[in-house]
Amino acid sequence: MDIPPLKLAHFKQALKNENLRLTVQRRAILADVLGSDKHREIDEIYLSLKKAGIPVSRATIYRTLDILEQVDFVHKMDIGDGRFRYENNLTGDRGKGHRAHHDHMICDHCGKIIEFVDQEIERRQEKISAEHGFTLLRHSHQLYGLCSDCRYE
Amino acid sequence: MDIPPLKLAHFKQALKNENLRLTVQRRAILADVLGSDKHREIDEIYLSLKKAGIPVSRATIYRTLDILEQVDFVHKMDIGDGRFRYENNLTGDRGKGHRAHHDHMICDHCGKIIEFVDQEIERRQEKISAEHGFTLLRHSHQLYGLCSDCRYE
DNA sequence: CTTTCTGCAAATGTTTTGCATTCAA
DNA sequence: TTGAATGCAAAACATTTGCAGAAAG
Repeated sequence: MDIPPLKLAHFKQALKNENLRLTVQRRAILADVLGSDKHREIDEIYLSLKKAGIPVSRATIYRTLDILEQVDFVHKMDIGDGRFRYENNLTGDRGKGHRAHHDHMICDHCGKIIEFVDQEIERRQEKISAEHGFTLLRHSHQLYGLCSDCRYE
Repeated sequence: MDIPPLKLAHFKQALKNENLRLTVQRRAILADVLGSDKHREIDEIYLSLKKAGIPVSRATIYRTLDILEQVDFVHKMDIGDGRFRYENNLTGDRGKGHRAHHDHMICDHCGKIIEFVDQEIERRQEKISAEHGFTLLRHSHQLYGLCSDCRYE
C-alpha cells in the first residue's frame, strides 16, 4: 500500500501550501483511499489502518478526508444511507490528473456500487438548467435497484 | 387548510386497512403537507402546527410521515443536506391519482427547489441499467447550482 | 374497555469539536 | 522550539424508540 512518488510529492506540496504537516496518519489515509478502487466508508478506513498497526482515531480520518477533498484527491459521495463514502479521484500513477466524472448505480440487496457515465444525460442536464436560467455547478445522480448478481435472488 | 373530502376519505380507508386511528395530529400533518406546494421539513411542519395551536410532538410527525409515505400520499426526498423533505404526492382535489415523477434543481444560495422532468434522461437511465443487467427500481437525481434570481449576486 | 397514539426523554448513529498532549519541521 | 495534529471524550444533529399516560373506536 504505497503512494506513487508523484502523487506523494503533489500531496506534500498541497500541504505545504496550506501550512499543513505530513503525518503518519495523513499518509496512511491517503494511501488507503488511493489504493482502493472501492468507495470507502470512514469505518472501513479506520479498521483497515488499525489492523495495519497504524495509530489513528476516527476524528483524524474525518479531518484528513476533508483536506483530501479540498485538494481534490478524493471525492466525497452521498448515496443516501446516512454515511459518506470517499473514492479516489486521481488517475494512474503519473501526473496529477483527475478521474473523469461519473455517477453511480447502487444495488439495494448487496450494496455493490457500479459506476456509469452517459454523455447524453450530461448534455440534457445542461440544457434543462439553461432553460431555467439555472447555473449548473454540480449534480448528484444515483440509480437504485438490483444488480445482475442479485436480480433473481 | 382543509383536506379535500375525497382525499380525507381515502386516508381514513387506508388507516382502517392497517388498524390505525385517525387522530387530530395525523389529520393536521396530512393537511399541512397536502396544503403546501413546498418541500416541507419536519421542523417547518412542527412549528406550523404549533403556531396553529395543534398539540403535536416531533416524534409524532416522524411517525405520521412514515405512514403517509407508506400509503404514497407524500414523497420523502433527500437533497443531501442531512434533513429529509416531504412533498405532496397527490393530484388535484378529486380522486386518488399520484403526481407525476420529477427530479429537482436546488439553488445553493437561496435553497429554492425547482422541479424538472426529462423523458430522454428517464429513457437513458433505463437503457444504462439494462446494459448492466441492473433492475432499476428508483433513482435520485439533483442538479445543484444557482437559480436565476441568485445568479448574479 | 381495549388497543392504538402521543409526548417525553433517552437512545441512536454519524459527524464535529474543545482541549490537553504529542509531534513535525 | 513552536505551531500544528492527534486522540479522547463530549457535543451536535436529525431521527428513532421505550414506556406510561391519553384517547380513539
